[in-house]
Amino acid sequence: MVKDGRSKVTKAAGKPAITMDDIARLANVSKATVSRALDGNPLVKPATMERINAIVRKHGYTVNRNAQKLWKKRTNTIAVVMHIPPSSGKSISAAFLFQLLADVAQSLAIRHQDMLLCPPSAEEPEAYQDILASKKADGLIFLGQGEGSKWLEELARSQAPFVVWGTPSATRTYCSVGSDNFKGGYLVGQRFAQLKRRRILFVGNRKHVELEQRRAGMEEATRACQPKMEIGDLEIPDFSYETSYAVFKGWLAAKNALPDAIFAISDMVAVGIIAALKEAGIRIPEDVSVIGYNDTPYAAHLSPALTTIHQDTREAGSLLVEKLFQILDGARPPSVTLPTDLVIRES
Amino acid sequence: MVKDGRSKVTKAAGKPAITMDDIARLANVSKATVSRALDGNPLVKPATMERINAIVRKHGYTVNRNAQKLWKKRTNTIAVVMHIPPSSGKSISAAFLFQLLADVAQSLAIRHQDMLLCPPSAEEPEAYQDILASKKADGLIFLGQGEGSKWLEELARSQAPFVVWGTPSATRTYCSVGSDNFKGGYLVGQRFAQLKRRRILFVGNRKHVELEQRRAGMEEATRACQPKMEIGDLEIPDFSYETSYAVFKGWLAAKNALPDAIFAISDMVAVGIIAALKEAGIRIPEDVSVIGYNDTPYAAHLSPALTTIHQDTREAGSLLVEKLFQILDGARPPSVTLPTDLVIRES
DNA sequence: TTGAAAGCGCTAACAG
DNA sequence: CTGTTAGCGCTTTCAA
Repeated sequence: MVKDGRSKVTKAAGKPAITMDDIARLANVSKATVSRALDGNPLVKPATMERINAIVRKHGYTVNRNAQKLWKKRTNTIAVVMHIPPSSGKSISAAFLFQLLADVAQSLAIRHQDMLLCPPSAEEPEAYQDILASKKADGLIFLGQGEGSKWLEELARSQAPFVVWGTPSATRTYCSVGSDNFKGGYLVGQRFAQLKRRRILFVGNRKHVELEQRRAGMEEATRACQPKMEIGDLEIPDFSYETSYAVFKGWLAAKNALPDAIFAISDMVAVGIIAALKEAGIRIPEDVSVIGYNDTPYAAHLSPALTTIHQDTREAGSLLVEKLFQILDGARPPSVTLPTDLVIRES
Repeated sequence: MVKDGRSKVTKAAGKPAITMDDIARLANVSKATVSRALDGNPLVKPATMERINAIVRKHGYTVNRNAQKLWKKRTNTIAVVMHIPPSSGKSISAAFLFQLLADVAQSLAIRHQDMLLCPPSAEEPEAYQDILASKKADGLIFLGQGEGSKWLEELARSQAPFVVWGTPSATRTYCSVGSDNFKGGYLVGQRFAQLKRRRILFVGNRKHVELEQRRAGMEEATRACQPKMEIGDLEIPDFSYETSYAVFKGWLAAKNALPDAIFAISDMVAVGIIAALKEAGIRIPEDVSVIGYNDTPYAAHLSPALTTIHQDTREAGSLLVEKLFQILDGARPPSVTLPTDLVIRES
């Protein structure tokens, strides 16, 4: 049985918790003075301050943040909205997103901000407006939202302070920090041209804006370098190893024209494809080159070591946080696009 | 320049935010009635309730959680303490921990609990007591704390409601949920015995309790099955690919007795070792079998596919949350040890 | 340099 | 069924 934490919870019992009033009484001063002392307010006489601090330490007292937040109307908390895929039978690697989360966490910690990690709600702005309206957090950071765009625009119109991880575009009115998907794709196309490849297969899902951008970049590069290249598409419903492997294997069985270059939208997808390729006796990279995306920790250590596109999550995390605070300070910072790099390895 | 979010932030400006009083006025009832209505209190006349709800929806009103928490002394928030390794030059895979985090998040979401993700502080209980005392969260979940033990014991003594991911032991007074490291190691030892291996190398760090348990399990199994086996140890300072590779390579160069079985404390470590092994022309698994730990998403898709130990994070996450709520309800639930499984693949 | 007082927005007795 | 009232624990004018 699942119990709802909200049900029947009245004033929680617990020991009566020491308050600022108690400290004040013990120090023979008023609450106001204690408050000032804790704030490091220089108006407080050093001796008094010392006495108060001693008592505070002795009793392990800490201000009740809820009372503080209530009054200050500031929570010093940022909500990070991200879908953390729970265990499933499939091999999906959320390594990239987690890396981004880690780097965002790091930047928030530096600013002494608490981080509320929230799963995404339905694709409508209300849920997020509620997080702000209910004062759970001062601002929002969206990671990996597949870029619904429409509801984000609506959220932006409501003046909600937020930033999103995703490629900026001229039509977007909110601030986003993203890596250059077009360039990522371009580098891939260029590499394929260099390798004199002729028939490329793009494996992914063109409905995701970001992914379509990568494909566009690749197409552009091929057009520039090697106009004769053909580009085919293979759509996969999810980005797990299992699905990629199965779908690609099916495609291999059906189609005859084997590509000599494959651009997979994630490293795990690339690994699935490589497995199917190997199984069919096709050599990598002799017969077909494969390039992945994200530079997952394992990518370098697979065999063949995966050629892939790297994004700087460290910088991304730091910028996301920085921009959000600029917004909270009333500014309207521009979006940024971070560079992407091709990491050439064996595949 | 890093700005401290705490500095100089007085009452934040912002539009005056709609309060329950406003709703009450608009609905021509008292605040109390609005409060009851929002609570779904059946005492409220349906018509009144409907009217209130309409107004609430129209204005996108949500209760101020801080005011609510202040009064209820319950935050409906759980702090998850976990070290999220930020980007570094090294390939470390935090995949296992993230999976656990994901599954904990899932279980918390089901209970409508908010999740505060906190980096670990220094190894002392005060920081965590403060999280509770300041009413940022009702309870704590520790993930991957390397098991300092001493300060956790101290925290337990202070009656703090928390649970930890880690192997339970009779000497621990707090509640923990862990997987059976001893069994994990035992399965490895058994497997090596089955394969008629004679010289095992344990690569890891025996100072971590959990890792020592794995090693003990392995030793026990070998003693039972194959008393003549030798067990050697190789300590590595961190569990990155780079370090494992380098340290193992050095060891290989120095030592002469090549083991015929290696037990690595994580999949990434196993991968580093395998790379060094391959480089030295040693065949896997013919010359030496390698077994990893954690069953990372990529493990199945490496070549050779990694034989490893699997832990059920789904169940772990759910139990951690369940136990914590039992504790919050005043119970003293026993610790649990979850089974571990050997996933035999190619290595 | 300190204290008194007035709330921040909400909840829950207790009366009606 | 609904309103009145008294806070939850803290911050900050305003006065002293």
